[in-house]
Amino acid sequence: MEEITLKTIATQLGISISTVSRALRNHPDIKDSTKQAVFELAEQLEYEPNQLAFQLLNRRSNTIGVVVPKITYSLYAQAIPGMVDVSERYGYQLLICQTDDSYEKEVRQVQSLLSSRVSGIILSVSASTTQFDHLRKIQSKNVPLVLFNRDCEEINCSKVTIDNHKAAFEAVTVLIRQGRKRIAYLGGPTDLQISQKRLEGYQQALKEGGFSPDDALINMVSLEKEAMLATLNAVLDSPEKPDAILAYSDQIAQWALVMAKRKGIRIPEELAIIGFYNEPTNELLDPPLSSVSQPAFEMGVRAVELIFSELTNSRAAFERVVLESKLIVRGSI
Amino acid sequence: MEEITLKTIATQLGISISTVSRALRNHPDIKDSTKQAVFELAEQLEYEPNQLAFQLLNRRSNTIGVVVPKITYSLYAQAIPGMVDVSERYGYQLLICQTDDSYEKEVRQVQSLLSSRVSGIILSVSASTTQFDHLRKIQSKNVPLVLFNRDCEEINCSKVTIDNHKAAFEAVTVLIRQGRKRIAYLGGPTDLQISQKRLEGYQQALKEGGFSPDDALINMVSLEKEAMLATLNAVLDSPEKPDAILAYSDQIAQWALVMAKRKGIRIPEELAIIGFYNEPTNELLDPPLSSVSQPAFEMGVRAVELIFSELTNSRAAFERVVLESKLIVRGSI
DNA sequence: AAGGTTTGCGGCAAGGATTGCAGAAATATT
DNA sequence: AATATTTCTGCAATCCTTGCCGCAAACCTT
Repeated sequence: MEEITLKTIATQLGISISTVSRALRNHPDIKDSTKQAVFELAEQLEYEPNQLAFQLLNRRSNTIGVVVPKITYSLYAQAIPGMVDVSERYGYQLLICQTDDSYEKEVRQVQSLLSSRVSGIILSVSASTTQFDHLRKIQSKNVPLVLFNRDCEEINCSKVTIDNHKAAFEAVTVLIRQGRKRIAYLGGPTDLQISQKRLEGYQQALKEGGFSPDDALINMVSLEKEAMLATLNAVLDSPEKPDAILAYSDQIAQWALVMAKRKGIRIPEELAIIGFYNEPTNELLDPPLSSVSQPAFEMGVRAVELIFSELTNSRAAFERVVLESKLIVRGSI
Repeated sequence: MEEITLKTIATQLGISISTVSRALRNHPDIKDSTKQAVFELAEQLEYEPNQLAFQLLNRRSNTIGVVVPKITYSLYAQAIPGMVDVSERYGYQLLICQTDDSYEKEVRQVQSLLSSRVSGIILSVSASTTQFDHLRKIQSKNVPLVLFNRDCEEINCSKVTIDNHKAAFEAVTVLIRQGRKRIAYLGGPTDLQISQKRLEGYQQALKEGGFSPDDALINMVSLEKEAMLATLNAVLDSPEKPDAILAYSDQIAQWALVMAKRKGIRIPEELAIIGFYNEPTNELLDPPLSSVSQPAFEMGVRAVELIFSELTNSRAAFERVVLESKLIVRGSI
């Protein structure tokens, strides 16, 4: 049992490889009767063109590399299908890598994708990435790079994000209008620039609302469950506990809601909670969790489209796509 | 700006391509000073070996194709990270495709993966797949195939599943012991063999419990939200509504729980609910949803391992890995 | 000093598909 | 019949890397 190639067909039909190749691609130079014979034998032998050879010849792989912290995070779990949809329409495939929020893994993954000669790379930086040479390397090799969701200002490239500052600002503004007095921010990993952006939006809203800054209301929360629960416990048990929470993610917000309930805190009367990412499961909570919704699927779609626009027009200017986020108001506020 | 290859380095150093290749792979035949020079220039030029050429030479791509209905389904969202973990350890990458539960897409994806000369294929059949020639084609090309979760009995290959019959049997047995009298099964798409297996387990448990068959208690539910809600409505509004539900998936069970609550049905007093797949969000519900837990991450791990065992020992017998499922009892029963 | 061994490197082929160019065969033209 | 034109097909190069064979120079042995 060996590989079926053009050669196999050519030998069996007593014609040359090039004739077989042209016959299969329906080249006008080839006689109909020859084409017929080639088609039939190819069908019968279950010939599949060797993409590797083709890709080597074309110097590209018709593949887009996707690097995300964890594909289980709902934003990525939703965005990737969007990417799959579009790229499939263009005849491209996705090579998906996970960094587990580790900088070293991210570097390795990028290297491996470059080695595989992917046509483009879509990336969401890991929470521990503070150096960006690996991203510059992508660009120096003229491989289109699109950053999405987790932006990084040091790199100049096309991006797909929401306006995190504005989103947090608006969410907090709603809480202020409700008359909330002690509004807390539960931020994600410190190195994540988007968590910082949200923090700034939060702070600006408080400032414009006439609040004086209070660092006790700002907590950075680990994304690991145990550490997260510990922080939440501390916040919810503190003597001066907040009457509203804006969380970096629904992951955090959901647990905040559940734990608050277990502690007998009434929601939303005593505590309002808003998260980010609008996970579909938010509606299943009691009360349902309010959240800043990101168009995750569309972000995936747009990211791939940006790759293709760079691919087709290599001199295209970098594009910053800022999609609309939206506060979804549910029972938790 | 052109591709940096061995040739680039060779020309610049005035040595041959093969010498450069061997220097980079640290071959003992090459002088240290030469290696030094090659390493430095490679570093400086940011040389990345061309995987495509290597793969063509080796006639395989160090890539495993994964075909799932939707990566957003939590089982897959959890299993894929398991696959990523193991395959990465072996230096393999994943090519992930989605079928959206369409047979045609499944066939196309398989074809494309074969064309890309993937080293193996891990697949969960789509809900509308009733023909299996595309799977046989994989095997006839000696590409390791592993079916996981959604099995299909027509194909003889390595598999990773749980014992769906037993899992359903045990879940229903628990409901019977609780004294439930009208236990319903909300099944998935009819063509899904694992849904049928669960149905059989359900039926056997009822039979052994002395119940007479009642088709009114068996409903096949679409996986699309609208259609699903309609069916759930009908079931919950019916005059002889069930006092217990075993659902094909948590997706269905979660909505059953939420809708029952909205209708004022008390859970678990008036209605017990058990789902499948133990989605992490089950614990956030009120009451938390009981579910048959599948070791999704491990299923992914095992599936990849099976691929590798076939890859290393091509005469290895097909292995059926049946992992332990477990009923997670929570407030919903 | 002559022969043998080691060291270091280059050349060639292979892996599969595409393609421009050239050439052969068949047909048409004068 | 000789030339021109069309129609079809094959050769060889290319993409990049690796493995095998071989060759030259330098070293060591007797």
